[in-house]
Formats: sequence, C-alpha cells, structure tokens
Amino acid sequence: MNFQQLRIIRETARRNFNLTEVGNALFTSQSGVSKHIKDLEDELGIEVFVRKGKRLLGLTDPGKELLILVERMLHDARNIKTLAEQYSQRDVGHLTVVTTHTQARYALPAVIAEFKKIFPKVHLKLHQGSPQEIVQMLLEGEADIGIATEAIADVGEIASFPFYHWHHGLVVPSGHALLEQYPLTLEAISDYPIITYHEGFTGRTRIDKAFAEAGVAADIVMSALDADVIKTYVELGLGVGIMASVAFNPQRDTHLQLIDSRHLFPENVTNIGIRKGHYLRGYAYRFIELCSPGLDEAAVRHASNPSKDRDEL
Amino acid sequence: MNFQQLRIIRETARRNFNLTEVGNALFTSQSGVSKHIKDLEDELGIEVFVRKGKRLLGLTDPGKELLILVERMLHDARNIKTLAEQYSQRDVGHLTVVTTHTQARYALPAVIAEFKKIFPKVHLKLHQGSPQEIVQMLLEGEADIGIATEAIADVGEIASFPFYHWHHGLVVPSGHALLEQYPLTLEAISDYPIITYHEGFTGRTRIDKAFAEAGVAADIVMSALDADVIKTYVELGLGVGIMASVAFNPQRDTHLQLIDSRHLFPENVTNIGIRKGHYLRGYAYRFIELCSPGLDEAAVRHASNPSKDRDEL
DNA sequence: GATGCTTACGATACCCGTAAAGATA
DNA sequence: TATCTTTACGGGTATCGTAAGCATC
Repeated sequence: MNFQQLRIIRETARRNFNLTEVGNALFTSQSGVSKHIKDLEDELGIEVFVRKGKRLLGLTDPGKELLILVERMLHDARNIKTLAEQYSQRDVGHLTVVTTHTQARYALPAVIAEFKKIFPKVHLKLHQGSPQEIVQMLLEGEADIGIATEAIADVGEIASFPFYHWHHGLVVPSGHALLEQYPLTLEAISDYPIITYHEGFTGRTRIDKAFAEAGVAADIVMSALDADVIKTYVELGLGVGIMASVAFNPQRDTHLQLIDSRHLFPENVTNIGIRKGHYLRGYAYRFIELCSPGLDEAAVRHASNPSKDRDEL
Repeated sequence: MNFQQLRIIRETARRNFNLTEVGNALFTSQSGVSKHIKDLEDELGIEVFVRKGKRLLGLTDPGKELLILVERMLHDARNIKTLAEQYSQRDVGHLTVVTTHTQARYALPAVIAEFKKIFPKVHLKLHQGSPQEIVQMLLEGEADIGIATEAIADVGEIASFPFYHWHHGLVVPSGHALLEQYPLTLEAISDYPIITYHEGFTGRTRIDKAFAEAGVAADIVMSALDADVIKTYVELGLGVGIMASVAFNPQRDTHLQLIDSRHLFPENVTNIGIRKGHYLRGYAYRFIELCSPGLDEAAVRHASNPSKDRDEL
C-alpha cells in the first residue's frame, strides 16, 4: 500500500471510474493507474471496484468503507504538508476562500484589504461558487474558508461561525408606487413582478418562506445570482427587487430606491465555515478573526475539532 | 512522503530516539532509517527531531504536531488492512483481548469457550497485563478489546461498556474468629493483617477508599496481582484476604471461607473497552456481545465513534 | 470504430543494506 | 573506547510510460 494507490482510489471514485481520466488528473499513465488498483486489490485481498468485464462501474461494499478511510488518510497527508508550511514559512503561502458573489462584492473587500496589508506574501485565492459548491470545496479540501448565508451551517462536517447579520430590502425604480405604501406588506409587493436571487442563494430560502407562511403568491419573474444583476433589471423596469440591503449603494444606484423591509423577511446570518479536521495556516485564523473579531484561533480550533459527528467506521 | 517514513517517525518517538533500535524494530538498516528521516525533513522543510550534534533527543514543536497526524494515518492504514480481512475472510483472523488475571481466570472462560465454538478459525490471543498496560495496548492498537475494572473507563480515547458488577469479599482460614463477627465491620477486619490486590488492580482503589472514608487504618501486609496468590497466603495464615468474591470456589477452597462484605465495600464494575476509531472485525463485536448480551454491533459502533473528544489538530 | 482496460516490457528512479567516516558520551 | 549517526556507494526492486492486445459500447 502506498500513497499513489490511495490517491488513485480516491480519484477513481471522483472521476466516475474512468481510469483514463484518473491518469490525466494525476499526471501519470492510465496503465499505471490500472496496475496500481490491481496491486492494491491483490494486497488487500478484496475487490474495491465493481467491474463489468473490463469496465469499472462503481465501488463494492468493502470499497465504500475503504474510501472513507482513504479520504481521511489523504486529508491527513495534506494536513501534514500544510502543517510543515506553517512552520517553515509562517507568513508565506496560499489561502483559498470560496464565497458567493454577495459576500465577495459587499462584505469581504474591507476584510481582504486589511488582510493583504498584514500578510502581503500570502497568495489569496478568492473563488466564487454556489453555496453547494462552497460546501463541496470545503469538504474536498480545495478551499480553506467558505463564506455564505446558505448551506454551510447545515453540514455536520463543517464548523460554522456567524460572520454578520443582515436583512433583505426592497429595491424599486425611483418614484415607484410602493414608496408610498405604509406600511409595506407582502401583499403590496406581490402586486408587482419580483426579481430576486436564485434558489439556494443569499437567503432566497427565507424569502420564499416568508411569502409561503403569509399565504401570499409571489410572482418571481426572474432570479439572478447577484444583486448587481437584480439592480440592472429593476432599473430596466422589469419589476421590483428583493435583495440584501447592504448591496444597495445610494451614491451609485441613483435611479433606484431602497425600501426597508426588515419587518417582512427574517434576519439572515452569513456564516464562515471550515471543514472540521482541516489544518489551517496561522494566517487563515487571522483572516477569520478579521471577519469577526471575537473569533480567535483558540475558539475556532476548538469548534473545528473533528469531534462530535464523524462518520462511523 | 511514504509509509515507511511515517512508520519510522512513529517508531523513533516510541523508542526514545535511538535510530539503531528503530532499524531493528522495523527490520531494516539503521542507515536507511537515518536517510528516511532526513528525506522527509527535507521534503517538508522542517526539522522533526531535536538534535544535539548527531544525537536525536526529542521532537521539535512541529514534530509533535506531526506525530499526532502520523499516528492517525498509520492507525487508519491498519484499519484498512483489518477492513480488508473482514471482507476477504469473514470468520478467520486474529482477536487480541487483553485483561487482568481476575477476568481471565474467573469471568472470561465461559465467554471464550462459547466464542471458540462459534468462531473456531479465529486465533484468540489472550494477553495479561495491568490496567495501565491494557489501556496502552488499546491505544497503540496492539489489542482489540480490553477488559478490566480499573483505568479503562477513565480514558477519553477509549469507549467503555459495563461487563458485569461484583463485590469484594473477605476470605479467611476456616474457623477464623471473624466468622463469628456480626455484623462484620472494617474495624474488625483491621485487627488482622490484610492481603489484597496491588494498587491499581481489581478494585483496590475502592478498598483503600472504603477504609480511608471510615477513618480506619488497614494493615495491608501483602499485595498480589491475583486472587489465587491471595488465597495461597491466607491459607498459610499470613492474614485475611480481601478479593473479588467471584474468585472464591467453595468446592476447591476447602481450607478457606468466604464472608460476605458487600456492605463494606462499594460495588465494582468491570468494563469492556475498545479504542475509538479502531476498526473491529465482525467477530470482535460478537465477542463483546457474548460478554454482555445487550451490546450489539450497532450500539458498540455508535459509542466508539472517534467523535466526542479527539485531540485538537 | 471509438473508447477504455489490461498486460507486456524496457528504462528509470527509488529504496535498501554494507561499509567507512565522523560525532558523542 | 564504545555507541550512535551520517554519508557514500552498489545492487536490487518497484514504479512508470510506451505500446500492443482486447473488451465494451
């Protein structure tokens, strides 16, 4: 058993059991991949993959159990590398933060500017993705820190911390009739076509829930991934926008107006998430601390203890 | 980074940083050991061991953190092997049970007889040791199941389950004056020299505690690891014995008599312990179930989830 | 017929052990 | 001086990639 074999097992499971692809992904030959799998299966005395003739189709039962252990081992191997880097070059390295448009555009710039001032030699990789992609990247170790309003807090393998609280607001073209509506109600909003976030993005869940609980049918004519797109179409007169109020900028968005709707939609919490058991560099803890000053390294480490809910063997 | 290097790191830490010994233990040359360490240190870019000139003295800070990960990885590697055996040969393999004399002699024979009937092809290794040694063997993965009254339940990395409850009894030579003593008291016992278990064995802690709390000074003239030795010396007239009452056999111990002392010493619980995260063969779960019928595989697996209290990174 | 897996084979790199040299107690 | 580690070097082995052979779709 060696690490190359383990990497191949993991990659095979990830790449739909296509060994040619695995070979490419791991920068080696496909024949080598094939042999490694065979060798490992022989050594262990079990079949790891289900075969139909010469094609691999999936994992066997022992293969499934094996994969869990293999992933943990490879994750630990990566942790070792990170740990070593932490000691060999304290303030040099990489940090991958994955987040949604909303955070990247409105919440993070201040944090990142400060971070870069403190750690100029750290290469910061800001990756954008859906909440689901964020979770997946955290789980696969492709990202160190994930930031999103959705999904993150629901996954057991991820430790999450509140970053900031915010509300949705209603954005309308200047002079819109809803500006005269006191108090603003969901019913009133539902008279107009609505433009808001995609399902699963930036508190969309809570918007839907608010309408559903009030028994009001919302006419969502368009959904977008980010507030900039929403604003663009509201400006074009396609409807009224429901979006994070922090994304409204009175100086720039001169053709639009923001209406407070804090009483209509529940508060949202944007979370910072890291995978439990994922080794973080010192500066990664500092990044989190910059996001939320209460979260020092000790607190984060404690909460991200692999503990509480790991998979059974 | 390869497994041999990891094994060498672990073994070096275990063998007091003597590379010659490490070479012997791993059946390889000492020069190879030396080179592997150097290669790994170069690859990681950190010093793992503290050196004074050419001698290794201990682990550096990064080395200490590294060792934790290394041990987990090697443990997972072993788990993979066990997992494979479980699938390749369901009822063939090894099971190492480590326990104290008392359990091996009085509690386990019935269980083991039954187990061997069900799993004739499993090589059962019964190892005797002190409670401390039992804990250590579990932690190092040298034993699968540990059974003892002491120590096991106090270690976080070990999941423990009650096996059976028992009391200490007083053993005296036939015709001894204490046989007439109603009710039996600690004071009365303390008039005689006492022979009982070693510190840290078979409920000795609770015996000491009972005397201490009653403010009675016990004259323990001799301590032994097991009841057979205790009985021998009680028979010789050296004193009265305090030992597990289950270890008294009226048929065989004809020159001795057992006096109930359940009211004097608190009840003892003998525990079954397994290391959390240690992969157990199917028959190991059956062994535990034979010990205590309520403990089925699902229950044991659940409680031995690495979970709850793993080391921080 | 195109794609994908296995087997065979030769080149290379890695790992191991012997032996000699250097350091430590 | 005895013990221990490092470095150097040669032999063996395992790994890798190319190429050919075959199965699957």
